[in-house]
Amino acid sequence: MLYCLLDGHARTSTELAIVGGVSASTASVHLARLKRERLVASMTQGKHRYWRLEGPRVAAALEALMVVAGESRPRFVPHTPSRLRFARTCYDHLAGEIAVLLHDRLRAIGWISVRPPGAEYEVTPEGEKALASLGVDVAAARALRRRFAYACVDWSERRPHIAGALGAALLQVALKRRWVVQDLDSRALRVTRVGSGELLIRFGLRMPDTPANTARPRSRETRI
Amino acid sequence: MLYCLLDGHARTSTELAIVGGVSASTASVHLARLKRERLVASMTQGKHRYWRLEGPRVAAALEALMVVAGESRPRFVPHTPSRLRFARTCYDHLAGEIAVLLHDRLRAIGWISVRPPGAEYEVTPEGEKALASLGVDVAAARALRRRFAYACVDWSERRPHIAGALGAALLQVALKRRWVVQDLDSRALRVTRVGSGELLIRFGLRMPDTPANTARPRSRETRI
DNA sequence: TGCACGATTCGATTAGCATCAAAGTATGGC
DNA sequence: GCCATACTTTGATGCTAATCGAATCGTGCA
Repeated sequence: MLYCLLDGHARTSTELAIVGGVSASTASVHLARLKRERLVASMTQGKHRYWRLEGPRVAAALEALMVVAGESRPRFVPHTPSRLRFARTCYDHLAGEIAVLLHDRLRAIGWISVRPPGAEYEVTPEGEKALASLGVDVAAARALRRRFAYACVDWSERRPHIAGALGAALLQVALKRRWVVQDLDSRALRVTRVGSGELLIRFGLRMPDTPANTARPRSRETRI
Repeated sequence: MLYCLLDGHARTSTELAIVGGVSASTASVHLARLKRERLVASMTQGKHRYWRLEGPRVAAALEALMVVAGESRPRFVPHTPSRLRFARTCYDHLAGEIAVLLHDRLRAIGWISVRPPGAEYEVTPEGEKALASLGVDVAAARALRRRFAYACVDWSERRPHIAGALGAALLQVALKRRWVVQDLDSRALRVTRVGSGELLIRFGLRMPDTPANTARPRSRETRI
Protein backbone atom coordinates (compact mmCIF):
# COMPACT_ATOMS: atom_id res chain seq x y z
CA MET A 1 0.00 0.00 0.00
CA LEU A 2 2.77 2.43 0.90
CA TYR A 3 4.71 1.65 -2.25
CA CYS A 4 1.55 2.20 -4.21
CA LEU A 5 1.24 5.65 -2.69
CA LEU A 6 4.83 6.41 -3.61
CA ASP A 7 3.69 7.76 -6.95
CA GLY A 8 2.11 10.70 -5.16
CA HIS A 9 -1.45 9.87 -6.00
CA ALA A 10 -3.85 10.00 -3.10
CA ARG A 11 -5.96 6.86 -3.01
CA THR A 12 -9.01 5.65 -1.16
CA SER A 13 -8.85 2.87 1.39
CA THR A 14 -10.84 0.64 -0.94
CA GLU A 15 -8.30 1.05 -3.72
CA LEU A 16 -5.48 0.39 -1.30
CA ALA A 17 -7.23 -2.69 0.00
CA ILE A 18 -7.37 -4.11 -3.52
CA VAL A 19 -3.74 -3.19 -4.14
CA GLY A 20 -2.69 -4.85 -0.92
CA GLY A 21 -4.87 -7.87 -1.55
CA VAL A 22 -6.67 -7.61 1.77
CA SER A 23 -10.19 -6.86 2.90
CA ALA A 24 -11.43 -3.32 3.33
CA SER A 25 -11.48 -3.69 7.09
CA THR A 26 -7.91 -4.90 7.20
CA ALA A 27 -6.79 -2.01 5.03
CA SER A 28 -8.63 0.36 7.30
CA VAL A 29 -6.86 -0.99 10.37
CA HIS A 30 -3.51 -0.65 8.67
CA LEU A 31 -4.17 2.85 7.45
CA ALA A 32 -5.34 3.93 10.88
CA ARG A 33 -2.13 2.68 12.36
CA LEU A 34 0.01 4.18 9.63
CA LYS A 35 -1.70 7.47 10.30
CA ARG A 36 -1.11 7.20 14.03
CA GLU A 37 2.57 6.67 13.29
CA ARG A 38 2.62 9.62 10.92
CA LEU A 39 3.47 7.61 7.84
CA VAL A 40 0.38 8.57 5.90
CA ALA A 41 -2.08 11.41 6.02
CA SER A 42 -5.72 11.39 5.05
CA MET A 43 -8.03 13.96 3.61
CA THR A 44 -11.76 13.45 3.74
CA GLN A 45 -13.78 14.52 0.74
CA GLY A 46 -17.41 13.64 1.04
CA LYS A 47 -17.75 9.98 1.60
CA HIS A 48 -14.32 9.31 0.17
CA ARG A 49 -11.20 9.43 2.26
CA TYR A 50 -7.99 9.98 0.35
CA TRP A 51 -4.74 8.67 1.71
CA ARG A 52 -1.28 9.88 0.79
CA LEU A 53 2.21 9.56 2.18
CA GLU A 54 2.77 11.96 5.03
CA GLY A 55 5.73 13.68 3.43
CA PRO A 56 8.95 13.43 1.46
CA ARG A 57 10.72 11.82 4.40
CA VAL A 58 8.43 8.83 4.25
CA ALA A 59 8.95 8.60 0.51
CA ALA A 60 12.70 8.77 1.04
CA ALA A 61 12.56 5.93 3.55
CA LEU A 62 10.49 3.81 1.19
CA GLU A 63 12.87 4.44 -1.65
CA ALA A 64 15.86 3.59 0.52
CA LEU A 65 14.16 0.36 1.54
CA MET A 66 13.39 -0.36 -2.08
CA VAL A 67 17.08 -0.10 -2.88
CA VAL A 68 17.98 -2.51 -0.11
CA ALA A 69 15.20 -4.91 -0.98
CA GLY A 70 16.13 -4.77 -4.63
CA GLU A 71 19.63 -5.95 -3.91
CA SER A 72 18.79 -8.91 -1.76
CA ARG A 73 17.54 -11.12 -4.55
CA PRO A 74 17.98 -11.27 -8.31
CA ARG A 75 15.29 -8.94 -9.40
CA PHE A 76 13.25 -8.30 -12.46
CA VAL A 77 14.37 -5.04 -14.03
CA PRO A 78 11.67 -3.86 -16.41
CA HIS A 79 13.91 -1.49 -18.37
CA THR A 80 11.69 1.54 -18.54
CA PRO A 81 11.86 3.16 -21.96
CA SER A 82 13.69 6.43 -21.64
CA ARG A 83 11.18 8.37 -23.65
CA LEU A 84 8.68 7.65 -20.91
CA ARG A 85 10.90 9.54 -18.54
CA PHE A 86 10.72 12.65 -20.64
CA ALA A 87 7.07 13.03 -21.46
CA ARG A 88 4.13 10.78 -20.84
CA THR A 89 0.60 10.77 -19.63
CA CYS A 90 -0.28 9.86 -16.08
CA TYR A 91 -3.91 8.86 -16.29
CA ASP A 92 -5.20 12.06 -17.83
CA HIS A 93 -2.46 14.61 -17.25
CA LEU A 94 1.09 15.33 -18.32
CA ALA A 95 3.90 13.61 -16.46
CA GLY A 96 7.63 13.15 -16.82
CA GLU A 97 10.42 15.67 -16.99
CA ILE A 98 8.41 18.05 -19.13
CA ALA A 99 5.54 18.12 -16.63
CA VAL A 100 7.88 18.80 -13.75
CA LEU A 101 9.55 21.65 -15.65
CA LEU A 102 6.19 23.12 -16.54
CA HIS A 103 5.01 22.85 -12.95
CA ASP A 104 8.08 24.65 -11.66
CA ARG A 105 7.73 27.33 -14.28
CA LEU A 106 4.04 27.96 -13.61
CA ARG A 107 4.78 28.40 -9.95
CA ALA A 108 7.74 30.65 -10.68
CA ILE A 109 5.73 33.01 -12.87
CA GLY A 110 2.88 33.00 -10.39
CA TRP A 111 0.12 31.38 -12.39
CA ILE A 112 -0.44 28.82 -9.70
CA SER A 113 0.13 28.85 -5.97
CA VAL A 114 0.21 26.06 -3.45
CA ARG A 115 -1.89 25.98 -0.33
CA PRO A 116 -0.28 24.56 2.80
CA PRO A 117 -2.65 21.73 3.82
CA GLY A 118 -1.79 18.83 1.59
CA ALA A 119 -0.67 19.87 -1.83
CA GLU A 120 -3.69 21.54 -3.34
CA TYR A 121 -2.94 24.10 -6.00
CA GLU A 122 -4.80 27.27 -6.67
CA VAL A 123 -4.77 29.28 -9.89
CA THR A 124 -4.05 32.96 -9.35
CA PRO A 125 -6.18 35.64 -11.09
CA GLU A 126 -3.27 36.38 -13.43
CA GLY A 127 -2.85 32.70 -14.07
CA GLU A 128 -6.51 32.31 -14.90
CA LYS A 129 -6.33 35.09 -17.51
CA ALA A 130 -3.18 33.75 -19.04
CA LEU A 131 -4.52 30.20 -19.17
CA ALA A 132 -7.73 31.44 -20.76
CA SER A 133 -5.71 32.92 -23.60
CA LEU A 134 -4.25 29.46 -24.14
CA GLY A 135 -7.68 27.93 -24.24
CA VAL A 136 -7.81 26.50 -20.73
CA ASP A 137 -11.16 27.13 -19.06
CA VAL A 138 -10.17 27.22 -15.42
CA ALA A 139 -13.68 27.93 -14.17
CA ALA A 140 -15.02 24.90 -16.00
CA ALA A 141 -12.27 22.73 -14.54
CA ARG A 142 -13.07 24.05 -11.10
CA ALA A 143 -16.72 23.17 -11.52
CA LEU A 144 -15.99 19.54 -12.30
CA ARG A 145 -16.86 16.91 -9.75
CA ARG A 146 -13.27 16.03 -9.01
CA ARG A 147 -10.20 17.36 -7.29
CA PHE A 148 -9.22 20.55 -9.00
CA ALA A 149 -5.44 20.55 -8.85
CA TYR A 150 -2.97 18.71 -6.71
CA ALA A 151 0.64 17.63 -6.73
CA CYS A 152 1.31 14.29 -8.33
CA VAL A 153 4.81 13.09 -7.60
CA ASP A 154 6.46 11.77 -10.70
CA TRP A 155 7.89 8.28 -10.42
CA SER A 156 10.86 9.07 -12.60
CA GLU A 157 11.55 12.60 -11.50
CA ARG A 158 10.23 12.27 -7.95
CA ARG A 159 9.13 15.86 -8.16
CA PRO A 160 5.62 17.25 -8.21
CA HIS A 161 3.62 18.14 -11.24
CA ILE A 162 0.03 19.15 -11.71
CA ALA A 163 -2.70 16.55 -11.54
CA GLY A 164 -6.45 16.84 -11.23
CA ALA A 165 -8.94 18.68 -13.39
CA LEU A 166 -6.44 21.44 -14.12
CA GLY A 167 -3.73 18.96 -15.12
CA ALA A 168 -6.18 17.20 -17.41
CA ALA A 169 -7.23 20.47 -19.01
CA LEU A 170 -3.61 21.40 -19.64
CA LEU A 171 -2.94 18.09 -21.35
CA GLN A 172 -6.05 18.52 -23.49
CA VAL A 173 -4.88 21.92 -24.66
CA ALA A 174 -1.41 20.63 -25.37
CA LEU A 175 -2.85 17.81 -27.43
CA LYS A 176 -5.35 20.05 -29.20
CA ARG A 177 -2.67 22.53 -30.17
CA ARG A 178 -0.44 19.63 -31.15
CA TRP A 179 2.35 20.66 -28.81
CA VAL A 180 2.55 17.00 -27.99
CA VAL A 181 1.25 13.94 -29.79
CA GLN A 182 0.44 10.63 -28.26
CA ASP A 183 2.06 7.32 -29.06
CA LEU A 184 -0.58 4.93 -30.24
CA ASP A 185 0.05 2.12 -27.84
CA SER A 186 1.79 3.64 -24.88
CA ARG A 187 1.65 6.45 -22.44
CA ALA A 188 4.64 8.11 -24.06
CA LEU A 189 4.25 11.57 -25.56
CA ARG A 190 6.34 13.22 -28.22
CA VAL A 191 6.93 16.97 -28.23
CA THR A 192 6.38 18.34 -31.72
CA ARG A 193 8.45 21.03 -33.37
CA VAL A 194 5.56 23.44 -32.82
CA GLY A 195 5.30 22.45 -29.17
CA SER A 196 9.00 22.84 -28.68
CA GLY A 197 8.86 26.40 -29.99
CA GLU A 198 5.77 27.34 -28.03
CA LEU A 199 7.15 25.97 -24.79
CA LEU A 200 10.34 27.93 -25.33
CA ILE A 201 8.59 31.18 -26.17
CA ARG A 202 5.81 31.01 -23.62
CA PHE A 203 7.57 29.36 -20.72
CA GLY A 204 11.26 29.51 -21.48
CA LEU A 205 11.45 25.73 -21.44
CA ARG A 206 14.16 24.46 -23.73
CA MET A 207 13.40 20.94 -24.88
CA PRO A 208 16.40 18.66 -25.19
CA ASP A 209 17.00 17.73 -28.84
CA THR A 210 13.44 17.98 -30.04
CA PRO A 211 11.87 16.61 -32.03
CA ALA A 212 14.24 13.66 -31.87
CA ASN A 213 13.94 13.23 -28.13
CA THR A 214 12.16 9.96 -28.50
CA ALA A 215 15.09 8.46 -30.34
CA ARG A 216 17.99 9.84 -28.34
CA PRO A 217 19.40 7.41 -25.82
CA ARG A 218 19.47 8.85 -22.32
CA SER A 219 22.10 8.39 -19.72
CA ARG A 220 20.38 6.48 -16.97
CA GLU A 221 17.39 4.20 -16.95
CA THR A 222 15.20 4.20 -13.89
CA ARG A 223 14.23 1.32 -11.76
CA ILE A 224 10.69 -0.03 -11.90
CA MET B 1 21.13 -4.17 16.62
CA LEU B 2 21.19 -2.64 13.17
CA TYR B 3 21.14 0.87 14.54
CA CYS B 4 23.97 -0.07 16.82
CA LEU B 5 25.99 -1.14 13.80
CA LEU B 6 25.24 2.13 12.08
CA ASP B 7 28.34 3.66 13.62
CA GLY B 8 30.45 1.44 11.40
CA HIS B 9 31.97 -0.62 14.16
CA ALA B 10 31.84 -4.32 13.63
CA ARG B 11 30.50 -6.09 16.68
CA THR B 12 30.23 -9.63 17.95
CA SER B 13 26.91 -11.39 18.25
CA THR B 14 27.25 -11.36 22.02
CA GLU B 15 27.60 -7.61 22.09
CA LEU B 16 24.64 -7.23 19.76
CA ALA B 17 22.58 -9.58 21.93
CA ILE B 18 23.19 -7.34 24.94
CA VAL B 19 22.40 -4.23 22.92
CA GLY B 20 19.18 -5.78 21.69
CA GLY B 21 18.24 -7.10 25.09
CA VAL B 22 17.84 -10.67 23.88
CA SER B 23 19.58 -13.96 24.47
CA ALA B 24 22.63 -14.97 22.49
CA SER B 25 20.69 -17.59 20.63
CA THR B 26 18.00 -15.13 19.60
CA ALA B 27 20.59 -12.68 18.39
CA SER B 28 22.24 -15.43 16.43
CA VAL B 29 19.00 -16.31 14.68
CA HIS B 30 18.39 -12.69 13.81
CA LEU B 31 21.86 -12.13 12.50
CA ALA B 32 21.70 -15.26 10.39
CA ARG B 33 18.54 -14.02 8.80
CA LEU B 34 19.85 -10.51 8.34
CA LYS B 35 22.82 -12.02 6.61
CA ARG B 36 20.63 -14.14 4.39
CA GLU B 37 18.77 -11.00 3.37
CA ARG B 38 22.04 -9.16 2.73
CA LEU B 39 21.53 -6.56 5.42
CA VAL B 40 24.63 -7.44 7.39
CA ALA B 41 27.89 -9.18 6.63
CA SER B 42 30.07 -11.16 8.97
CA MET B 43 33.76 -11.73 9.23
CA THR B 44 35.16 -14.52 11.34
CA GLN B 45 38.29 -13.85 13.31
CA GLY B 46 39.30 -16.71 15.55
CA LYS B 47 36.44 -17.58 17.78
CA HIS B 48 34.90 -14.17 17.34
CA ARG B 49 32.57 -13.33 14.55
CA TYR B 50 32.27 -9.69 13.70
CA TRP B 51 29.11 -8.31 12.20
CA ARG B 52 28.74 -5.12 10.25
CA LEU B 53 26.19 -3.53 7.95
CA GLU B 54 26.39 -4.91 4.47
CA GLY B 55 26.97 -1.58 2.79
CA PRO B 56 26.15 2.10 2.53
CA ARG B 57 22.73 1.33 1.08
CA VAL B 58 21.69 -0.42 4.25
CA ALA B 59 23.01 2.48 6.30
CA ALA B 60 21.07 4.87 4.09
CA ALA B 61 17.87 2.93 4.61
CA LEU B 62 18.39 2.88 8.36
CA GLU B 63 19.02 6.57 8.43
CA ALA B 64 15.94 7.27 6.36
CA LEU B 65 13.92 5.16 8.76
CA MET B 66 15.46 6.97 11.68
CA VAL B 67 14.24 10.25 10.25
CA VAL B 68 10.72 8.90 9.88
CA ALA B 69 10.74 7.28 13.30
CA GLY B 70 12.16 10.38 14.88
CA GLU B 71 9.25 12.44 13.70
CA SER B 72 6.50 10.24 15.01
CA ARG B 73 6.99 11.01 18.67
CA PRO B 74 8.47 13.86 20.64
CA ARG B 75 12.07 12.89 20.76
CA PHE B 76 14.98 13.56 22.98
CA VAL B 77 17.50 15.70 21.14
CA PRO B 78 20.78 15.58 23.01
CA HIS B 79 22.35 18.58 21.32
CA THR B 80 25.73 17.23 20.41
CA PRO B 81 28.45 19.81 21.01
CA SER B 82 29.71 21.01 17.69
CA ARG B 83 33.35 20.63 18.58
CA LEU B 84 32.73 16.90 18.82
CA ARG B 85 31.79 16.94 15.17
CA PHE B 86 35.12 18.35 14.17
CA ALA B 87 37.63 16.29 16.08
CA ARG B 88 37.20 13.68 18.75
CA THR B 89 38.35 10.27 19.79
CA CYS B 90 36.39 7.18 18.98
CA TYR B 91 37.59 4.63 21.52
CA ASP B 92 41.27 4.89 20.72
CA HIS B 93 41.45 6.54 17.32
CA LEU B 94 40.70 9.86 15.66
CA ALA B 95 37.16 10.56 14.56
CA GLY B 96 35.15 13.49 13.27
CA GLU B 97 35.62 15.68 10.26
CA ILE B 98 39.38 15.77 10.67
CA ALA B 99 39.64 11.98 10.69
CA VAL B 100 37.52 11.70 7.57
CA LEU B 101 39.64 14.28 5.77
CA LEU B 102 42.82 12.50 6.81
CA HIS B 103 41.41 9.16 5.69
CA ASP B 104 40.51 10.53 2.27
CA ARG B 105 43.89 12.15 1.93
CA LEU B 106 45.85 9.05 2.89
CA ARG B 107 43.98 7.07 0.30
CA ALA B 108 44.45 9.77 -2.31
CA ILE B 109 48.21 9.90 -1.86
CA GLY B 110 48.41 6.14 -1.80
CA TRP B 111 49.64 5.49 1.70
CA ILE B 112 46.76 3.15 2.37
CA SER B 113 44.66 0.99 0.10
CA VAL B 114 41.41 -0.78 0.69
CA ARG B 115 40.85 -4.45 0.06
CA PRO B 116 37.51 -5.47 -1.38
CA PRO B 117 36.19 -7.96 1.17
CA GLY B 118 34.81 -5.88 4.00
CA ALA B 119 36.63 -2.68 4.60
CA GLU B 120 40.07 -3.77 5.67
CA TYR B 121 42.84 -1.32 4.92
CA GLU B 122 46.37 -2.11 3.94
CA VAL B 123 49.36 0.18 4.20
CA THR B 124 51.33 0.41 0.99
CA PRO B 125 55.15 0.15 1.02
CA GLU B 126 55.41 3.89 0.36
CA GLY B 127 52.89 4.53 3.10
CA GLU B 128 54.87 2.44 5.53
CA LYS B 129 58.04 4.44 4.88
CA ALA B 130 56.25 7.76 5.12
CA LEU B 131 54.48 6.76 8.31
CA ALA B 132 57.74 5.58 9.81
CA SER B 133 59.20 9.05 9.29
CA LEU B 134 56.28 10.38 11.33
CA GLY B 135 56.98 7.93 14.10
CA VAL B 136 54.28 5.37 13.33
CA ASP B 137 55.57 1.82 13.60
CA VAL B 138 53.34 0.01 11.14
CA ALA B 139 55.00 -3.35 11.65
CA ALA B 140 54.41 -3.14 15.38
CA ALA B 141 50.76 -2.22 14.85
CA ARG B 142 50.40 -5.14 12.49
CA ALA B 143 51.84 -7.51 15.08
CA LEU B 144 49.25 -6.55 17.67
CA ARG B 145 46.56 -9.02 18.56
CA ARG B 146 43.74 -6.93 17.12
CA ARG B 147 42.32 -5.84 13.81
CA PHE B 148 44.95 -3.88 12.00
CA ALA B 149 42.99 -1.25 10.12
CA TYR B 150 39.37 -1.00 9.13
CA ALA B 151 36.83 1.60 8.16
CA CYS B 152 34.90 3.08 11.04
CA VAL B 153 31.97 5.10 9.82
CA ASP B 154 31.74 8.38 11.58
CA TRP B 155 28.39 9.14 13.20
CA SER B 156 28.58 12.80 12.39
CA GLU B 157 30.17 12.62 8.97
CA ARG B 158 28.82 9.21 7.98
CA ARG B 159 32.03 8.65 6.11
CA PRO B 160 34.80 6.21 6.84
CA HIS B 161 37.93 6.88 8.77
CA ILE B 162 40.67 4.64 10.00
CA ALA B 163 40.10 2.48 13.06
CA GLY B 164 42.02 -0.44 14.47
CA ALA B 165 45.65 -0.70 15.48
CA LEU B 166 46.73 1.70 12.75
CA GLY B 167 44.12 4.26 13.74
CA ALA B 168 45.22 4.03 17.34
CA ALA B 169 48.86 4.44 16.39
CA LEU B 170 48.02 7.53 14.34
CA LEU B 171 46.20 9.11 17.25
CA GLN B 172 49.10 8.36 19.58
CA VAL B 173 51.51 10.08 17.23
CA ALA B 174 49.21 13.07 16.84
CA LEU B 175 48.95 13.38 20.61
CA LYS B 176 52.67 12.86 21.15
CA ARG B 177 53.57 15.53 18.64
CA ARG B 178 50.85 17.73 20.13
CA TRP B 179 49.05 18.16 16.82
CA VAL B 180 45.95 17.64 18.88
CA VAL B 181 45.32 17.87 22.61
CA GLN B 182 42.61 16.12 24.52
CA ASP B 183 39.84 17.74 26.51
CA LEU B 184 40.02 16.58 30.06
CA ASP B 185 36.51 15.34 30.48
CA SER B 186 35.30 14.57 27.02
CA ARG B 187 36.17 12.85 23.80
CA ALA B 188 36.66 16.18 22.07
CA LEU B 189 40.04 17.04 20.60
CA ARG B 190 41.49 20.43 19.85
CA VAL B 191 43.86 20.95 16.95
CA THR B 192 46.83 23.01 18.08
CA ARG B 193 48.51 25.73 16.07
CA VAL B 194 51.40 23.32 15.45
CA GLY B 195 49.02 20.58 14.36
CA SER B 196 47.19 22.91 12.04
CA GLY B 197 50.43 23.82 10.30
CA GLU B 198 51.68 20.26 10.08
CA LEU B 199 48.41 18.96 8.67
CA LEU B 200 48.46 21.70 6.07
CA ILE B 201 52.08 21.12 5.05
CA ARG B 202 52.09 17.36 5.17
CA PHE B 203 48.58 16.56 3.95
CA GLY B 204 47.23 19.74 2.48
CA LEU B 205 44.44 19.76 5.04
CA ARG B 206 43.33 23.26 5.83
CA MET B 207 41.78 23.40 9.27
CA PRO B 208 38.83 25.72 9.61
CA ASP B 209 39.67 28.64 11.90
CA THR B 210 42.20 26.89 14.06
CA PRO B 211 43.00 27.07 16.85
CA ALA B 212 39.64 28.58 17.70
CA ASN B 213 37.65 25.78 16.14
CA THR B 214 36.39 24.67 19.52
CA ALA B 215 34.75 28.02 20.13
CA ARG B 216 33.35 28.76 16.70
CA PRO B 217 29.65 28.01 16.38
CA ARG B 218 28.92 25.66 13.53
CA SER B 219 25.98 25.76 11.24
CA ARG B 220 24.17 22.53 11.92
CA GLU B 221 24.04 20.27 14.92
CA THR B 222 23.69 16.57 14.35
CA ARG B 223 21.01 14.29 15.58
CA ILE B 224 21.68 11.76 18.33
C1' DT C 1 45.03 -32.93 25.36
C1' DG C 2 41.58 -30.82 27.91
C1' DC C 3 39.15 -26.84 29.38
C1' DA C 4 37.00 -22.33 28.69
C1' DC C 5 34.62 -19.41 25.92
C1' DG C 6 32.07 -17.76 22.02
C1' DA C 7 28.75 -18.81 18.86
C1' DT C 8 25.14 -21.58 16.56
C1' DT C 9 21.46 -25.06 16.06
C1' DC C 10 17.36 -27.30 17.52
C1' DG C 11 12.91 -27.95 19.57
C1' DA C 12 9.19 -26.44 22.33
C1' DT C 13 6.56 -22.70 24.02
C1' DT C 14 3.96 -18.65 23.73
C1' DA C 15 2.78 -13.99 22.75
C1' DG C 16 1.19 -11.14 19.58
C1' DC C 17 -0.43 -9.88 15.29
C1' DA C 18 -2.88 -10.04 10.90
C1' DT C 19 -7.03 -11.19 9.20
C1' DC C 20 -12.00 -11.15 8.30
C1' DA C 21 -17.10 -10.89 9.02
C1' DA C 22 -20.53 -8.38 10.96
C1' DA C 23 -22.15 -4.41 12.91
C1' DG C 24 -21.91 0.51 13.14
C1' DT C 25 -21.18 5.40 11.23
C1' DA C 26 -21.26 8.86 7.80
C1' DT C 27 -22.28 10.82 3.27
C1' DG C 28 -24.62 11.62 -1.08
C1' DG C 29 -28.41 10.89 -4.31
C1' DC C 30 -33.17 10.40 -5.35
C1' DG D 1 -36.75 10.61 4.44
C1' DC D 2 -34.85 6.49 2.70
C1' DC D 3 -31.55 3.73 0.56
C1' DA D 4 -26.98 2.86 -1.50
C1' DT D 5 -22.30 3.48 -0.99
C1' DA D 6 -17.82 4.21 1.41
C1' DC D 7 -15.54 3.45 5.24
C1' DT D 8 -14.42 2.21 10.19
C1' DT D 9 -14.84 -0.36 14.50
C1' DT D 10 -15.13 -4.44 17.08
C1' DG D 11 -14.44 -9.09 18.47
C1' DA D 12 -13.16 -13.74 17.51
C1' DT D 13 -9.87 -16.77 15.31
C1' DG D 14 -5.87 -18.77 13.41
C1' DC D 15 -1.22 -18.70 12.65
C1' DT D 16 3.23 -16.87 12.36
C1' DA D 17 7.34 -15.77 14.28
C1' DA D 18 10.07 -14.38 18.31
C1' DT D 19 11.95 -16.23 22.20
C1' DC D 20 14.77 -19.17 25.28
C1' DG D 21 17.28 -23.28 27.26
C1' DA D 22 19.89 -27.13 26.25
C1' DA D 23 22.91 -29.31 23.39
C1' DT D 24 26.49 -28.87 19.95
C1' DC D 25 30.33 -27.02 17.35
C1' DG D 26 34.71 -24.64 16.89
C1' DT D 27 38.67 -21.94 18.38
C1' DG D 28 42.22 -20.45 21.54
C1' DC D 29 44.90 -21.09 25.60
C1' DA D 30 47.18 -23.58 29.30
